[in-house]
Amino acid sequence: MLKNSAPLPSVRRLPLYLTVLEEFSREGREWISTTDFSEVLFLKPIQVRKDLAHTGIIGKPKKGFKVDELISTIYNFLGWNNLTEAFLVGSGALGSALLGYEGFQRHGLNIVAAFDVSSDIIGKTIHGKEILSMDKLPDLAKRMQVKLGIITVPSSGAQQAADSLVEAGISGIWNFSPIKLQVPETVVVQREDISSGLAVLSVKLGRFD
Amino acid sequence: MLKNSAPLPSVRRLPLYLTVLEEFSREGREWISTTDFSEVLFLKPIQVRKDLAHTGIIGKPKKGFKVDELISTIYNFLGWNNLTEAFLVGSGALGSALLGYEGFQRHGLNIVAAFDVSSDIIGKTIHGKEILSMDKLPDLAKRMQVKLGIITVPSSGAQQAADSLVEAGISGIWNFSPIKLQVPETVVVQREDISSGLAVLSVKLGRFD
DNA sequence: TAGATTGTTAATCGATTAACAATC
DNA sequence: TAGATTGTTAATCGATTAACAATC
Repeated sequence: MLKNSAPLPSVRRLPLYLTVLEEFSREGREWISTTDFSEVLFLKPIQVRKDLAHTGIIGKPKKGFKVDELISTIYNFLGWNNLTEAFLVGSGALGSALLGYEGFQRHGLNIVAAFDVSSDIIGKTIHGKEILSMDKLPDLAKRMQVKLGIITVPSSGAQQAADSLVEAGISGIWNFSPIKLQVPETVVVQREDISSGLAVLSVKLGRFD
Repeated sequence: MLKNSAPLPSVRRLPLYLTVLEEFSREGREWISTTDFSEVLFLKPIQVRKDLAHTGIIGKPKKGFKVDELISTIYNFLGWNNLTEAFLVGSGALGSALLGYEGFQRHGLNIVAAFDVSSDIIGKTIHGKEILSMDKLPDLAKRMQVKLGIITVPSSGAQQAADSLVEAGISGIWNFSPIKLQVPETVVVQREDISSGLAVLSVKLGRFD
């Protein structure tokens, strides 16, 4: 069952606050106020205040929030303080890019193995990780207790990739293919759709005269 | 000035409808109804109807919409029927992935040149495109009348990349770095934030008991 | 014809914004 | 103290959903 928590638009803004907080932290500043955030991010202070309130942090009137405390509260809220191990399925251009992104470690994500169906790629090493055959997925998932799958295969193979992951007992899927996956309702799916973003950009560009 | 158009959440769903439409088209089906969409995408028919209405398409009671007509109406609405030329700044892992993504052509996007600051990469060819030095950007942008820039550099270099693009007369930026760019208000920026998606996924996963 | 589906107007829901007392 | 900023309650806004007459 789904508990209710912060509104998802608020959740989406939290990583943005983290980038500002880390900047403040590097500069050695102890306090940050919602007006500080709003100036950098062009948001209204009240929105920042509401968003932060969802994490449970308590501020101090006149001062704001303790930078380090707020950082750890947000990390905690997102569960990014302990690593989640993930499998990546589809080691083409996008998959390779994700394999090479070091930022995931800081965001609680550790890609422990990568898979592909193409014999051209299987056995090769990308960003220090060997690409394995899909046959190895079920056993390895159960053995390593991996709970998260990342799908970066072309649309035509996405459903099949999802089926394999579900079959292997995964409980969440990060789906980078532009299709809607059919999965049991116990499995959480987050679709990351670059074409949605491009659509918004296109409309915004077309809207100017 | 910004005209008002469809709500952005609706715009974000349009590419999803396109994937269903292209499937129907391949199968040679002439008509599609909002109930057809809703079954595949797990959306309510009324929402699909509202979304499609924003594109100006007119349906037929009892039948639905003509598949081919709807496809071209959506393409037209998004401006994806004619190509926009773009520059890509930052040719690391993510930049390379975008350079190699053939799907952009169908979405009206043509990456005509790629740039980087690192002398290790400049001169190399990635997915058939030579990586150029940033010095070449302003002249080339003006000469080619390029209006769109894609930023795939690490956060630390993102603002500088944006400044170069703005200086070169670009009118839109697709920003893949996790920071808020400071640009004149005549420039449209669309931020594509993978960590927002990861935050949502993390919260959804954490919300189950 | 009967009934599935459209387009449109109204109701609901949820997120954003405003207002303001409490506080350091 | 005075005033900036918090936390909370209420008002507004915009998107989603419902209702229903029109239509093929």
